[in-house]
Amino acid sequence: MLLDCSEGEFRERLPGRTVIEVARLGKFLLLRLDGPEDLHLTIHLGMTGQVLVSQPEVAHPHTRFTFWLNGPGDEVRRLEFRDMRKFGRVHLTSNGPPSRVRTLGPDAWAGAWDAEYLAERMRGRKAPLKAFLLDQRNLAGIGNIYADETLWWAGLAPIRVASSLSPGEIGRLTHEIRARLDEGVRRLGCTLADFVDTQGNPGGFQKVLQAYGRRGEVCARCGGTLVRVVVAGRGTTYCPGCQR
DNA sequence: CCCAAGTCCTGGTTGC
DNA sequence: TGCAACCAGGACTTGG
Repeated sequence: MLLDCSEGEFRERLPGRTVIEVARLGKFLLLRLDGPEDLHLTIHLGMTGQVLVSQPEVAHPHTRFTFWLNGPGDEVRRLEFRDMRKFGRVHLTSNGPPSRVRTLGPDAWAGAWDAEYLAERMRGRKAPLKAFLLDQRNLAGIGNIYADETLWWAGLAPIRVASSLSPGEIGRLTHEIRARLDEGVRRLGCTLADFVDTQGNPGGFQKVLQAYGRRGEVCARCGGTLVRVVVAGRGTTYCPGCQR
């Protein structure tokens, strides 16, 4: 289901609204609208979603939603949501963002969290470290690619039990979570197949991947061979030689 | 047939 | 035994 309320409700409530705030928490894009109901338009790109502006008006087969925006003058801009695989979501809610946003932990990249916070969240957790990183209730914004990359750089095995990390290891993890996301942002995203920014440009993070998608290749740190396993139901690539 | 960047839901297990 | 917390795995979807 693309929308969390009827199309009629969108058509009825959106026209004439002004976007008064644009924010992001984890993988969610939050647009706050004016008016008394505290309306929020919330977008999640899923796996293959794209948000594009100023595109030509030709229909694209994967366009799921089109917003028409009035600029300051007579200019009209088009905000288009495309999603090949339909895992993306568009929510329109009153009284704040949808509940799924309220359960998110602090933003992994921009949030005010530290190693102490991670240690507290890890206490007693028997889930593998990889699952801990992907759980958006702990930190919001880490997906499969950044989880594998973070663990490679931190030298930690994805199958480690979350509660087994030493303070030193948690410190390394804390640093690498921020460092990898930072590099991803600096390189404007990771384009394996679909990702583009709002102007249609691909990112460059895929050029510096050390672990993700490199099964069978040589580990740049220890010369071992990267292996693929399934952890928490997700394909996971790591180096058994130097990720402990 | 296998694999893929996302989250949600269900049902089983564990431990207090 | 009761219950909650926790965790694994499936469902969803289309394409390479």
